[in-house]
Amino acid sequence: MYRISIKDMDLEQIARSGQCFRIKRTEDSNEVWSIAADGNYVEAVMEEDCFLFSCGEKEFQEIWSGYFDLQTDYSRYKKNVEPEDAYLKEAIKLGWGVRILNQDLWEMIVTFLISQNNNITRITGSVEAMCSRLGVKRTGVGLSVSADGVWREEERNYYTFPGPEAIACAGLSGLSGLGLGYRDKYIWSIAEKCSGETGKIWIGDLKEQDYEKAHSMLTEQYGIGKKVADCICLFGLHHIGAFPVDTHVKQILEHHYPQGFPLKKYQGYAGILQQYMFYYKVNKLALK
DNA sequence: CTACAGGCTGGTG
DNA sequence: CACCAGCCTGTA
Repeated sequence: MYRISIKDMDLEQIARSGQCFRIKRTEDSNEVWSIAADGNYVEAVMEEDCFLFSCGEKEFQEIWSGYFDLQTDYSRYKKNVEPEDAYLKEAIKLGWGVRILNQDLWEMIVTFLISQNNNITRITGSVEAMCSRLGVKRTGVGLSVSADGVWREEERNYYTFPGPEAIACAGLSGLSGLGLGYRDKYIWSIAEKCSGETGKIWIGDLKEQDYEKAHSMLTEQYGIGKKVADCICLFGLHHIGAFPVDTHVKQILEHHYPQGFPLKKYQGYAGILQQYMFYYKVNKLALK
């Protein structure tokens, strides 16, 4: 186990921010969060701004520190918000603990293909179903509390996110029943594209490109349009200048920024502000 | 019953 | 070019 103090981070807010569909509360304790990412698994509990992780310090530094984007100081972005921008200030006040995770690129491509014309509940269900059907079952370490109130490590089973080959081999028939709907053919198509040595090269190449080039490489793919490409750039490639405009953000821009959102002022990191706005719009009614 | 959910494709004017 | 019907499917 490893205990660490982290500023500007709240797991519930991140889980509700729509960027990640594999962070959820565990079944046995609503204090414990389970986090599956890129073949790894960890559990965590929050105690104020202190976090207890089920992994050791070494694994935390090697895997999870980067995953949670801990090298980035989010207070710097918050401070740069225009003082007269009431909407963004409110959004940050509610979603102060939202960060942009560094998630696996392949996982983000598939996840955001699923996300189109869809809702968070169904996306989560599809991702879970896909992992348990096509992923690899592994045993990780979780957290449980003993009778004397002390946290202990405990074995936990989880499923990895299926790689391109697993999905390509499954075929369209192997994807049915996952609630993907018409998106199944998009996912199968990109799985074929990313399989094997040439697929690995394409993915590797994508990671090397800047935002503009990566975006165009993505929109060339069947089923990936402008919005999904922006989400993949932001969440899978950490191009934080990407600014995905979905139906929610579109409404925010219409209602609160009739003169246009000041993208120029926030050039290079507008995606982070988009995340605060999205979180606020989707969660303000439920949480207030 | 309809409307809608973090859109995209393919066809039409 | 811009526009938009249709699409899988569960939930309100």
